[in-house]
Amino acid sequence: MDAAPASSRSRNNGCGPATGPHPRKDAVTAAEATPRRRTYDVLLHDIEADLRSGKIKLGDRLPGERTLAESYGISRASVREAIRILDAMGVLRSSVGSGPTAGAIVISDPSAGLSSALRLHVASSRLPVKDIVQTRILLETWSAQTAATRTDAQEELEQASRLLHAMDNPQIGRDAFYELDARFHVALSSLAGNAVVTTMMESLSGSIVGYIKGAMDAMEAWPDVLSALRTQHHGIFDAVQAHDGELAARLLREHIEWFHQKAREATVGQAAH
Amino acid sequence: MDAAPASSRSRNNGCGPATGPHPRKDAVTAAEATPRRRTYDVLLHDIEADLRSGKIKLGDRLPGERTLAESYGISRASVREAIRILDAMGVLRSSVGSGPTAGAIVISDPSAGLSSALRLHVASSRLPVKDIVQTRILLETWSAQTAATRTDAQEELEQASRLLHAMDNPQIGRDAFYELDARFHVALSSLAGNAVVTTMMESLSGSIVGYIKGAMDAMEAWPDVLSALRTQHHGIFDAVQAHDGELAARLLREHIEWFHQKAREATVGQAAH
DNA sequence: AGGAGATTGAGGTCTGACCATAGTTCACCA
DNA sequence: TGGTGAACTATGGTCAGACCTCAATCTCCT
Repeated sequence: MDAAPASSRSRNNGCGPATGPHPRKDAVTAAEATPRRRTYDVLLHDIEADLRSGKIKLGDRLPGERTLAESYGISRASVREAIRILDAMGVLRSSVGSGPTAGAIVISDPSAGLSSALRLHVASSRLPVKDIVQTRILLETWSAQTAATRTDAQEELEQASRLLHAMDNPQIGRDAFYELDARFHVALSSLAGNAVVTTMMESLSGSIVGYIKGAMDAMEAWPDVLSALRTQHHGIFDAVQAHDGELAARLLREHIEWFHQKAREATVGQAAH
Repeated sequence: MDAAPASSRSRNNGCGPATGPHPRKDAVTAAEATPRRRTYDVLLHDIEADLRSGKIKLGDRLPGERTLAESYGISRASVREAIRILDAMGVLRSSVGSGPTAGAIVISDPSAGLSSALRLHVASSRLPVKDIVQTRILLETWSAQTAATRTDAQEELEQASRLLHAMDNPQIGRDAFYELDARFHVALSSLAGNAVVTTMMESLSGSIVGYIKGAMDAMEAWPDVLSALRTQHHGIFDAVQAHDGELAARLLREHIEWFHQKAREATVGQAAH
């Protein structure tokens, strides 16, 4: 940092000294021998603590990468790794340029990070699509039943209604329909007023978007499917609006199961071609 | 890479040429104007595709960072950012050293990544603890009911039983008890056989571990609480083992609600001190 | 044969540079 | 005076190359 001796590389920098002579054990959450703290961990930890304490909150800007690097005594590369992780988790977004909109800004978009994680684990066959669908049914039926008991979610209901009608557009393409469909389901689940459930719905939905679009493209009787989906959506919406939670949940379950049966058939059919 | 001209920095390297003259549009999944592809995106995308196609699977090793950098024509720093993200998502673990256990290895630990993400968003007040708890109740009661209908989960049941008895140890400390408690609940939810639900349970649990431990430490009547928790756990376990899903779900709900009520009181009490 | 030390391969970190982008400032001209 | 475009500046994005630490392996001496 400051006036270093003349010799070009003689100071024993590197990670060792930066974190002290390897601080084995963390004393807290230690459990079994902290395997190996990365340099950026301390920054990550600090940012999380600052979020928790409210010192930094949604919309705030982090100091610049160079500033952080200097104040933590670590390299900019390490700072970047921490920021990259927070970015991937949907905690912040970093943009180039200058002025108040540049830099790392706290955005808090949980479903972005969760979606990516789920999608990757679906890709690695760790999480079967079947289980994703089953979980979706669980969350959505619960949401519908909970939503039916509420009367103070008028705004969200109108949002769902708008999506419902947008899907009735006769000229709509498969992709556009799917986009609206996904948002409709998320809107429905948000009626229950549970942020975690809504986030998970978004994430589950996002994690299989590729699978669904592929299946839709492979469906041969698309017009029939489309029309059936529209009918089902209207039925579900009406049931929620009429505060009939049981009916809404049943229709929702049938709707999702029906569609995924079609998707499975289409995917298999495509594979057989 | 190869023999570069003598002049130290005259070649216009940097990101531009590496990815060509900015390849606007990806043609696939483009949707609306790809905002700005990071250099590592292509590697990330490739790895995901390889996971999906089965070209790389659990336990496999990725090529070395230097190798990847060269074969993708990007810098090692960019490769590292991609790997760092996958690491944070719980897709792989990278370790130093040499030999077959070193390097980036696919591990597929979904709950690690999801936990961190959830925890961060709880920290940023984007996801209220109340909603986490509510979601937990939803997932656990569903699991208990589903588990009660199964008869082929003997192994998981024994695992839960072992944890249950370990918690009966009279000398147990708060931290150790909590550790076992969290694993007991996860074990119970895994009885339902849905990997996504189990993963989410682990993640939800992990995301509030700090909160719970803090609350437990603040509880003044810990011995009483401990004994109540033990009784509740046994009741739940017995109900599941007796295939009484309704009872198990009800006890579970009461158990969780009761404990979080205590936790809330303890936290408030602590704040008032 | 067996163990201590050298070697090797791989990730971890640092430094310092240049590039691209987007506000901000300000000189210059109509 | 007022507008406008060019310079300036701040900030992230990327690269190249170096050195460190660690873990497995190989080598060679006892």
